[in-house]
Amino acid sequence: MLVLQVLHNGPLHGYVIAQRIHALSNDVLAVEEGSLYPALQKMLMKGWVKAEWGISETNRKVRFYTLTRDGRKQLSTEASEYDRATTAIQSVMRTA
Amino acid sequence: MLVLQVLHNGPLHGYVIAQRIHALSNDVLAVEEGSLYPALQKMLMKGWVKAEWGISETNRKVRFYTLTRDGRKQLSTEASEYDRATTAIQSVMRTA
DNA sequence: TTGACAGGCATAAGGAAACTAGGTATATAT
DNA sequence: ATATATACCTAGTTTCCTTATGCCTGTCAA
Repeated sequence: MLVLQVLHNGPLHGYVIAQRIHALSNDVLAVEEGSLYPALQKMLMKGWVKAEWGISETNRKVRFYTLTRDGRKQLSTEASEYDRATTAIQSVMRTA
Repeated sequence: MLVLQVLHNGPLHGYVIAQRIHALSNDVLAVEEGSLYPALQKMLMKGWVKAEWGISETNRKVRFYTLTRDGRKQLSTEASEYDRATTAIQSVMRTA
């Protein structure tokens, strides 16, 4: 969900995706490379993102990932499920 | 965290723990028995709960679990970590 | 000019934890 | 008598993350 979310504003390559999530979470969340790249492969296969090789700001060969229409849909689904789950957990934590 | 939380008000047996979480979450969360009982075993070994055999309201032999001091500490730790994580995720979802 | 370092992609091996699916047993109500 | 709900437990599988590793390249300082 977080990866899809940070791609919402436009294409990014893997390295920057991880940096972005780390920064936006105030350094609380860290997406390891061993999690990120397999996850991106999976999203590619599912058709949630598409990938293109290009050159980064730092002049290196990088793979840019772009959200597809299906990816946007998936993001919205996952965000709803996440809200539903955290709301439910909140209920238990407050009430019990 | 949820199991520890529902034990906060007093001892319960496994079956009721699952029912309680289900009900308090408005039927959103379901703790399967295949998750619950192994989890309770682990918490026993860690010393977060203690267990005693007894008779339920429904007149059956059941195992009542009670939060220990360590369990209360663990609950508070896990609740803090959970808050920290969800706050961080919230930041990414709002900002990105 | 060469070596260190950061940036960048990727996979393999291991572990943690959930789910599915099964097994056992008993009180109660029909 | 039997169906149903209650109640505990474990084995096997899957899923996902983490750790560890490998490889490559651009930049900058010694």
